[in-house]
Amino acid sequence: MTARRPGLTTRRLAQAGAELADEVGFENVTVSALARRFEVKVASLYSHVKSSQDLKTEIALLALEELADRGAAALAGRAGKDALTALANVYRDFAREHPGRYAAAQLRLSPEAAAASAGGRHAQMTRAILRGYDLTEPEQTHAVRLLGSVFHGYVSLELSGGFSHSAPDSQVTWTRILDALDALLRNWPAPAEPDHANTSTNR
Amino acid sequence: MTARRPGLTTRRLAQAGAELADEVGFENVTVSALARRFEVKVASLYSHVKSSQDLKTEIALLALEELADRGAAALAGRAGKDALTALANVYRDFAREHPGRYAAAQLRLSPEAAAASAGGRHAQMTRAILRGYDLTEPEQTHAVRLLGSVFHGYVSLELSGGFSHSAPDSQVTWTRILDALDALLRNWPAPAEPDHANTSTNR
DNA sequence: CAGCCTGCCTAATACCTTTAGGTAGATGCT
DNA sequence: AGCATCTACCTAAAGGTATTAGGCAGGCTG
Repeated sequence: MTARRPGLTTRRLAQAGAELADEVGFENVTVSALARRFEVKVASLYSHVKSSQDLKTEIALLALEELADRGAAALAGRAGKDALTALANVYRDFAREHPGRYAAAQLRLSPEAAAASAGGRHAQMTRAILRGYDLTEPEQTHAVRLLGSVFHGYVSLELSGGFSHSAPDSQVTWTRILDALDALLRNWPAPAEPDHANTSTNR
Repeated sequence: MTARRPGLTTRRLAQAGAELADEVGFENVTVSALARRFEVKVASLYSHVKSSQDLKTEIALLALEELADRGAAALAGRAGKDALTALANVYRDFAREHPGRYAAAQLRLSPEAAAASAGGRHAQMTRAILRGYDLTEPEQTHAVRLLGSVFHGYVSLELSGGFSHSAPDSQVTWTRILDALDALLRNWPAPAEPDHANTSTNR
């Protein structure tokens, strides 16, 4: 009696999990909390996800895809600094609107999961931006990694409150950083000649 | 009988917690595991830490301090690109040697804890690097934030395996990124004239 | 319309967190 | 020394999450 079947599916759980993450933080997403949200007993979820870890992975994959979709949309029809700014803002805005999802997207994935994820699309999008600049292969990859680092690093620090209560507004810094990156990409330094023994990392 | 008192203290717990974090990952640091490590009952730890959260905060503060100490040591007697490279390597090496501690250092601290943390020293060190370049105030802060973002972003992505199995070696990219940052700082773009309505963030 | 299959449930185990209330050995006071 | 106290760890208990095993009912199939 009263047998209302909520119609759970893995995807539905991941979506609800993503919402939950935005509300209470990704680290507080729990199988139990999700079950409560669906008004269902905890054990029921285990037909759809293998484990708590699996649920988190599922949420991460969803977030990565959503983020990639937004990036693709923002990049359409843009090039050069315009494209750079657009993609950068996609990451920042996404993180601010959906902190839980953003945190999920940082989850360390297993190699298999990573391969199946939208991670590749992200790299491709960043690479696409560089078409507006004049970099060739080894350097292009370095630039892709630099952009990824700045986007992720800035957004991440901003989200942890790093820049919240200090002098220049975070928005201003963001704009200036994008200016600086644009300038840097237009004026990318030439690699040093094969000089061994360089910038060392101890150990 | 056999009443060997392990001599627990908050600091000792934080240190052991930091080691544990490096071994099993910061997210798996648990009051129980720590108690096992000291061969002591779980409840005993609660005389020294208020809660599991408190323990994590304690570990984070320790990690931040350790990292700041290393930074200060590396920066001594260096300037310009030399200083930039040295500090950058401190972060990267620390993260690679002590992933758990590094993760701990990213813990979102309460405003009070943050104020009491070594966070300020980190900002000061980055600012010190900029003495070797020619930037004045509003721009200097932007640059500090950019450097922070790159250091954290790169190290973080590298640690999550982002660059592990792709073409150019991560070390090479790191070197090139430091070259690029040095070039950028020596050639920092002038701010645009007061032109309202700029690089917008939706919403 | 009988049977099967799917989808959610009950039950049980195990671990982690946190609080309350001891207890024994070390410390200190006279 | 003798006694009180205090400290540092312990026992006990309650509550939450994760995970697995097995059950049952209602809708789909033939």
